[in-house]
Amino acid sequence: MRTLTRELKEHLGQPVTMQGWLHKKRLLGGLTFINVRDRSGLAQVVIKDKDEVEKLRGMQIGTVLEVVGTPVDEPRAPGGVEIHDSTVTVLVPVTDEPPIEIDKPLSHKPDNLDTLFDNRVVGLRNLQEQAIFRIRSELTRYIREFLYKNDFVEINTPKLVAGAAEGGAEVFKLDYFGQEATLAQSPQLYKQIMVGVFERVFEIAPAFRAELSATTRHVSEVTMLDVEMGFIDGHDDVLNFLQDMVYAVLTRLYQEHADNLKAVGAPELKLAETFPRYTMAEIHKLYQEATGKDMTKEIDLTPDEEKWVCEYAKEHDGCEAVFATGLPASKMKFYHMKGEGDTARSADLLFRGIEISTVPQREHRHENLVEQMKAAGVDPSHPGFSHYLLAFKHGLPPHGGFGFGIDRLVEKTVGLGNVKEAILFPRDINRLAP
RNA sequence: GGGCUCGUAGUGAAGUUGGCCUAUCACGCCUCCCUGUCACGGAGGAGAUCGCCGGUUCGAAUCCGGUCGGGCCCGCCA
Repeated sequence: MRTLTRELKEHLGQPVTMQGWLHKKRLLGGLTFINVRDRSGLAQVVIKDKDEVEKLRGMQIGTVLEVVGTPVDEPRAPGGVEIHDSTVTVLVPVTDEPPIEIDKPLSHKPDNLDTLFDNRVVGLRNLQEQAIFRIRSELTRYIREFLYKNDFVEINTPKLVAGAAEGGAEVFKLDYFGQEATLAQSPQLYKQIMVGVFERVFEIAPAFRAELSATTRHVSEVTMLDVEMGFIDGHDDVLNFLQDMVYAVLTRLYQEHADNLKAVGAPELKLAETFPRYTMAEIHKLYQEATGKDMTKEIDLTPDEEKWVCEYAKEHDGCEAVFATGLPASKMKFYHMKGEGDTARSADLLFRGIEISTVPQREHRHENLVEQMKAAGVDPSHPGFSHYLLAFKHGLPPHGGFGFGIDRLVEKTVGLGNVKEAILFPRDINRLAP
């Protein structure tokens, strides 16, 4: 029977069997301390017997061990418990030293990210790296739980799709049994189709972007949360829903994972229950007043404005999340619904300086949609779109939703400087392995 | 795609107005000492053709040209 490190306190005075990895050795002569790592954390093992210590000679961090010993109360030990009278068995000997440090925080300096990712397979065992991905796992769990509670159905849509897609980003092309296919850059069309089935659907899945972008916020394989909901009562319905989701998920994380957030040096959370909303025109104006730089001719927000408005909202509204509304109609996709005047019913959610979500209302009226497609130069009779239109012909209610970058959410929640650090094995223009 | 910038032991850094460099430090590794460590401590040791190729020079980690590989910003995009 295996006992986990977190269960040791329940077994004081009784011999237990532990299995895990050698995480740290400290030899003090007649007394040796080792840390054993398992899925629940670290345990300190004290070894006095010379023959037992000798078994660990030449064994590097990463060696897989079984330790039989007795947990005892020990205020001097980390966690207040340690293992005495230990017998060690090496299950998998490791004699090569790790290529990157496992027992100390790793450098996340931009210059060193290449080394970090080259040695990712081993480096992820580092406790600080683990904490990032523990947080990531919990964030996606909280999101799922929030969506299930609100009556959503989780779906899976194809990632191999026919040549024509929904436009926007560059796509990866590949050979599909002699036909040209692409990797899906978004489940956009499918999730709208599914509104006709379940009203409320979501998907957490990779999306592929072939942009030749080399920045701290772009990768070619991104994990997207896609949400779509039917029978909405206006665009604000969707904005409010996203706002409530983000608020619920982040406040829960800061409550339940203060320890992991501290381990990675995450910033304090400053969030209001109602996120401030500014139109892009207002942001251009405020930015110009504050910095003197005129961005009013820009259609979208510049990266610097995104950073600036988040700082502004944090000070002015006590909230690190802010909506930028009033996307100019010229940036509109054919499936977006027109808004007031020269705008689309679409907003961006910015958090800690970066866009993490785009929140449009969709055009649900078949005739209008066909017209907008034609205006955008998209052929409604193309097989990539005819199926999509069929769903509208057979009745889709007013609906809206959002695409939400999980990687960016994790990056900013943890306080990292590059979205790749929030991804186990990131893909970018010059990295395809590990 | 454009601009800027970086490349020194397994890891992180110093040295870069040419010569005190036979390349320095820390972590890690090896040997020895150490019974309360928890970034343990102490003594000693191994480990780098300074990304690669060529040039200038009496002399190049350092200057020049090329090349390869990174990074950051912009554009594009989410």
